[in-house]
Amino acid sequence: MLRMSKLTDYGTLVLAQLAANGTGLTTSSAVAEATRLGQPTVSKLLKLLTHAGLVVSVRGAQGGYALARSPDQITAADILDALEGPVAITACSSASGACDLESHCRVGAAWQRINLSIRTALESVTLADLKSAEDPLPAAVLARALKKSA
Amino acid sequence: MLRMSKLTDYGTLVLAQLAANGTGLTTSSAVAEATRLGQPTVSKLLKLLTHAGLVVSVRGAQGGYALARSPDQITAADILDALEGPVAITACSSASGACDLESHCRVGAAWQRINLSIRTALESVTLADLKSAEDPLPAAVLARALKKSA
DNA sequence: TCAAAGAGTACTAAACTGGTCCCATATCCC
DNA sequence: GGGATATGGGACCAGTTTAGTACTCTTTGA
Repeated sequence: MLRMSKLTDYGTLVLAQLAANGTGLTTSSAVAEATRLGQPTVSKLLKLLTHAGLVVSVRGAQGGYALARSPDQITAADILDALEGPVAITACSSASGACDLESHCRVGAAWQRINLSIRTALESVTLADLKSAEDPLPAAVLARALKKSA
Repeated sequence: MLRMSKLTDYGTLVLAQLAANGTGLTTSSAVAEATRLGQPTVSKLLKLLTHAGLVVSVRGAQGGYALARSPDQITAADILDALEGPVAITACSSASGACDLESHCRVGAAWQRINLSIRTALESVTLADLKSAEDPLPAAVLARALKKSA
């Protein structure tokens, strides 16, 4: 299905949630509440995203997470790279020699073209696009998130 | 990594092999020889491709497989569809309701856009492009394949 | 000094993938 | 008509990957 992993999908939701909270810090629990994802899962995702530099973290009490850049500077490609590694639809499109059939493989170059097209598509969509694609976070969800974090 | 399965990759090789043999019938064993893939695996792939209508089969002695259409009428999207089902990078981009977070998910529409871009890219590349992307099967490989089958 | 919150690591259960095997069916050749 | 050659269609198994959880450590603010 040429699908990305569920974690990546979740990661997008998490980032969208951080974007919705603007520049303020958000705890992982608050994100979990708002997104309906498991707290440990959200925590794991936020760690990965922090590692990738998409998110900044503040440790200690009153700590939390926030986007490292503005939403329009975070592309879908960034998210994919952070959570799944470099985009590569075939084994041989990522690194030469990774494919043990390489000497018999005559289709590599065209896949590279497709890969490039996909990457371009992914880079053309930013987190700002993602979150503006639908209505902003419903007030009810926001309120619940705030209540929890208070 | 947004990767497609290895089977799909192999399937492309198999189709390229059939294309190389023109309109004549090719047995699954011959394809396995030429592509260096396991015979059962090739057999399985050919069955799937036949089911999808990309390949036609002739049963019985002197039977075999051949492309159902000319290589320039078989797109990468066709191959993906045949071997992995409809392209859909996220669970919710394939079918509404498949995502149990749908009511909280605010990023669906943008993924659809990305999905469409990817599909367009896949449809723009045909099997003819794939196989012409590099040189035809090297003589050395062909010779080795023939030696094996002798 | 204590509590809140992130950092890091290890582990487990489930799902998927890749690969193989077996037997049924169809066709050609003798 | 019978044997050989091929595909058709399942079922099956092992390895890998993924998703999710748990636990402990470190940092920081009150």
